Amino acid sequence: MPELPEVETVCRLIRPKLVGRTLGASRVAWERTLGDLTPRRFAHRVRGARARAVRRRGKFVVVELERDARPAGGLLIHLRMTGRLHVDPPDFDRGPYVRVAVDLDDGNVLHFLDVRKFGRFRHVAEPEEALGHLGPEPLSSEFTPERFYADLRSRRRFLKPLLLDQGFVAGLGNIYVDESLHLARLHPLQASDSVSRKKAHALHRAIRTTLAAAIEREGSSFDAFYRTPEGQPGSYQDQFQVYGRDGKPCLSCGRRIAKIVVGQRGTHLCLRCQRRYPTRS
DNA sequence: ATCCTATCCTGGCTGC
DNA sequence: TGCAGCCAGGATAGGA
Repeated sequence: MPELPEVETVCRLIRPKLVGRTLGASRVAWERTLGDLTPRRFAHRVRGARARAVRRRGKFVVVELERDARPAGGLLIHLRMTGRLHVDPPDFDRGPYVRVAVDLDDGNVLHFLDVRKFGRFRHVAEPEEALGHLGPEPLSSEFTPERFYADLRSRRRFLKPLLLDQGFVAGLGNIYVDESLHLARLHPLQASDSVSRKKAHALHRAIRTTLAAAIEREGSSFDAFYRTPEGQPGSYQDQFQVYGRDGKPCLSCGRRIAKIVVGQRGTHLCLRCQRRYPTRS
């Protein structure tokens, strides 16, 4: 499922094909993909607007639009689990899962695909406002070890559900939370307000290291779903330490990786490397 | 404040 | 082989 590294990869690859383009007619095969707007209102807002920037915020692809050099809102695209973006040549057949298609002034077509229909392709008048609920970007300079430590201590929640909360940190999902917790040697059920400064700093470092390494490998692909806009799979799945490795030996200590459920999410961890602490026996 | 559950969806898997 | 049933999973809403 696309998380920060996958969405970052998508942004990087579609940016050169989208920036500077003027949008034309659109076709909508699944209306709920648009959120609140009807296809008619969506088409009206988008047609004739020019893409001035493509960026990522959390797990959103943000396409900033303008008309006559004045801001014209933006596209907020969320891939959820199975969404994909492609810029295709004219008349290219992307198959049965195309939910939204938007013509570009160079003849190409922006396609949004989504097998499970959870993804969203919305136009909003005020992107900043619509993204205001998101927490800090984990790879930005505002995400400091000390701020992270203070934020952890200010809540009383299990680490895993807290890290999945987009209002706490933006962009982490099930895979990279499991990987980061393992790298930091922390248990997903550790209470956030019980984490020491040292451990908080280790987790901060683990999150950044994991995300940066995954971006370098263009994200993770382990099923038929995530592909880059070029159609290529990512390769970070080859680096997984715990995700999807239940029953296999921990690459650090050899113990079998366990799979438990935390907050209704499949959760992978090494019960030897990731102890809850303070440990009582 | 935090937790839990249901909802949205479909392809793919399991088990009979 | 065919088919029913279950599962994954991000975000959000509503209830406890």
